[in-house]
Amino acid sequence: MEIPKNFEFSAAEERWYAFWNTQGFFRSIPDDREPYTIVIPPPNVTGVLHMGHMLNNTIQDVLIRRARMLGKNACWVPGTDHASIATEAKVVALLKEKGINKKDLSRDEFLKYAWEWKEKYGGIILEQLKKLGASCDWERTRFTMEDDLSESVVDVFIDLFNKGHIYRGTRMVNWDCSALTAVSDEEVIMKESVSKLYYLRYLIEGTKDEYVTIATTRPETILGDTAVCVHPEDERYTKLKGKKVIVPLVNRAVHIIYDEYVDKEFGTGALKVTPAHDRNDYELGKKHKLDSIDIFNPEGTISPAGKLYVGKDRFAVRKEIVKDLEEAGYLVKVEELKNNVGYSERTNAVIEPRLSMQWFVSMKGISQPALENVLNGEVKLIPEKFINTYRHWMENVQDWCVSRQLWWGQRIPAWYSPNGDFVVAKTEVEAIRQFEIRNSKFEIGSLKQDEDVVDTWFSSWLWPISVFDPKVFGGGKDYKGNADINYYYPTNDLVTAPEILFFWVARMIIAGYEYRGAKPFSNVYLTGIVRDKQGRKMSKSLGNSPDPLDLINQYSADGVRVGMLLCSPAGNDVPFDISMCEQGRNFSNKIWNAFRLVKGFSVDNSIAQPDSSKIAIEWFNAKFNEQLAEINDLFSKFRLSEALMTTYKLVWDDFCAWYLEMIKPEFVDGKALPIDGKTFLATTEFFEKILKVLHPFMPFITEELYHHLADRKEKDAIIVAKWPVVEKFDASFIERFSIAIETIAQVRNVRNQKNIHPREMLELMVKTTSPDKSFDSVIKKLSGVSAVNYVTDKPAGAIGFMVKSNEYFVPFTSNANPEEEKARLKKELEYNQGFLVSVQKKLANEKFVSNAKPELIELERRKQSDAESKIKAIEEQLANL
RNA sequence: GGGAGCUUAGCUCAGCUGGUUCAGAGCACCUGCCUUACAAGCAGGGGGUCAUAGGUUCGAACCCUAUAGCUCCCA
Repeated sequence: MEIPKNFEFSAAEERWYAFWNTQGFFRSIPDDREPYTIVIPPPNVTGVLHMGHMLNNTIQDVLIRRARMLGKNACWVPGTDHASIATEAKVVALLKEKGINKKDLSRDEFLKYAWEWKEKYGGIILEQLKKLGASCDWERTRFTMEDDLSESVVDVFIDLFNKGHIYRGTRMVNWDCSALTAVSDEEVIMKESVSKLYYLRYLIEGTKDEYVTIATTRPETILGDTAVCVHPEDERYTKLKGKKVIVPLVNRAVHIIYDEYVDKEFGTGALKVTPAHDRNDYELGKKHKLDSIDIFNPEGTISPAGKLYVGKDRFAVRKEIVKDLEEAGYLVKVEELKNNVGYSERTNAVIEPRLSMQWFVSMKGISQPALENVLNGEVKLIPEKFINTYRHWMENVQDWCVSRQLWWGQRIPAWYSPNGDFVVAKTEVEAIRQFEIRNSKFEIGSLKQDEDVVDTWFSSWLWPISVFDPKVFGGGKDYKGNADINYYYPTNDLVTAPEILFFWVARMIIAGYEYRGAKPFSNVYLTGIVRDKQGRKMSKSLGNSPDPLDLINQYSADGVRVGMLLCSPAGNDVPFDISMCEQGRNFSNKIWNAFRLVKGFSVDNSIAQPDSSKIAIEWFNAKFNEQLAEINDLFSKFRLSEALMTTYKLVWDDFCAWYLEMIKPEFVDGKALPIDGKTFLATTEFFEKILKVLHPFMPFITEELYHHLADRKEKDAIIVAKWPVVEKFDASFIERFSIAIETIAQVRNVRNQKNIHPREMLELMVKTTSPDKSFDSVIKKLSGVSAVNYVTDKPAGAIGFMVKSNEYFVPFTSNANPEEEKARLKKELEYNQGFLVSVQKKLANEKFVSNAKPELIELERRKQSDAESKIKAIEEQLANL
């Protein structure tokens, strides 16, 4: 059978993925093995695969595949979340195209459309993950709005309310004027922008031309001003005590108040106070008992309370009011100012601080174990640098606004009586019962349920529990949980982006301790952000992201996986470059061709094993075990890119470039000689081991070659093969062999320098006090040397080099240049002399000899004697020239 | 404004408790090879005042201080 020159990956990827799936290799059910569990960070149900997902899920798949091979019961739970704001926005937009306005629909009608949309488009991303090779247990796929998951969310809301951790109140919240909902602090993205700072003068009441000048970036909010505030120690304003100023245009007289909050240096030191539309002003308003005038409608237009510009958009009004203020003579000057403006994470609308009645989770009361157990290492963050950030957030944790003015999501289980009293209950019947306890009687249908839904994160913070057993939350004290939760929880590793450390990770840890009394996972591996070459985050709106599926088509899933991982140490951003996928594909090709070589061997069991092959086998066996130990260690530290690089070098350099070259039978008369049976067997065994170590990184090609390498029984697949065990090996063999490697490199170097063709045989002479002939056969084979001769005197007219304290000579036939040779030797001599001096200095230093460790001094002594003999040898060579 | 972190080869990064396993890897680059596994390859090679300036030490990429630049988090 002719094996193609390149690996035809597309067909193979499809074939093997289907094979794994139908064989049930992804499936996990509890048994007596040790579990290894990952829950996927559920991607947004509206989402399509982007580079961030690729990185994230590649890492998860590497971890889960290796765990599976280590004999653990590996379970990777996939799923999606319902993404309230994003999905609702998408559905609203789609309806709009059809000419349907959300306002004209009932809640139920809208939800029907939303579910239709979800059934049609939701889950595309999970199909895309399969192309990457993700070995999720698809039978466990969950969605955060499934009935029982939704029920668990409601149970948790009720439970936290009953424990006093949830309250309803009027607060200044982040209002998204586009989605018409409150959003949490974490959903606001602060962006530095260049704004304008307007200086406006307010007439002092009772005067004709005395003014106080204030500075503001939001002139439109003067419509809601209810005070002007200055610092009590600001001499410029002390004389104004008790006075009032007139707010321009609206002509409202407001008090001048004094508070140390004001920064004397900023602007004019006088601050206008708009308690309804600024967080700090709100606090000032509370403290000084100021009126609060809400001048905005939910859409961000001016409300009737603003009196002027009613119905116009806030940004249009800003332009207009500046013009009007200027014409009326109130505008003093305009400066540019760099400040931070908050934008909605989902809609990118400028966030409007707005007073409104919302539901909050009081975080202080439930977050303590989550902080402690990260600080004490029970839950590890990788890399550790995130612990600081985490601690800072946890110690200053703000209450979590969990209500959203949307329909797509779990509806808040609060029931209101006609007079506005409320109870929190799962059903109206239950609510009526609760009202009864309070001596209020209501009929079915007379109570109104809260219109709002809870924040999506309020459902996804339960994810590591609810995917296994959603009944945990409402099951009561005696409910111990089902078999799944008791087996899989706590999960092992979570792989996610640092951006959602607070949104999600911290809250999952909180929920884990609150509802299971145990951590949700042991390790949190935080990946970086995938950026383009210019360092910009890859995003759809910038159009700077390659389509991941195109990449897979072009470079193979294995190639893309390798490309992504090679440059992504934990927590570091990934500056993505297509050339990395190319490197991955090339690696894949290398492995493929190594296989072609081995497959092409003709085996003859009757011939003797050459000495060079015997050495090669012993060496590679040692090398493999040494590197496998290293790879295991790197995995344990989550240093995946280094584990991959170590594997890469083991395969490419050690196996292909050295081992295969050593055992490759020679060609005679244009025909390859057969290989002996012993060497062939060892080689296929090595190959199989190598494929296993590669498998987590490159699942497809390794499965393909595993089956090419031998006839396999139905259930014998590399995906479930055993991860190789580190066997005892002779480390000193590797050390001794490195002399052979260096000798070969030096001979090749001579060849290169002297332009000697690879096929022209050379002679090698060695002058040494401690001859070791064990590697001569290898040296001969790999450097094109006909004979290695041991000599006592250096031959005339030869090029020399040194490896350790051995001297080597290659007699040259032509092209020799004694001057060049002399110069080279002189350079080497100088280097060694300098080196010797530094060592001698060290040893002459009394403080070094008395302070340094004995083995270190011993090492220095050895270096000294090595250098001395080297110098002697070079000097002799020079004299001979 | 407060806090955390980073700065090592052209690029991306390793470099542990200070001591030749200290200046490393991969890619890129240069030179020579179409050597019957692989040109998506083979062989060899050149690249760094370890951000800057001080200090501690017998000895500093590593510890300390200051400065500059970058990144992130919080307000």
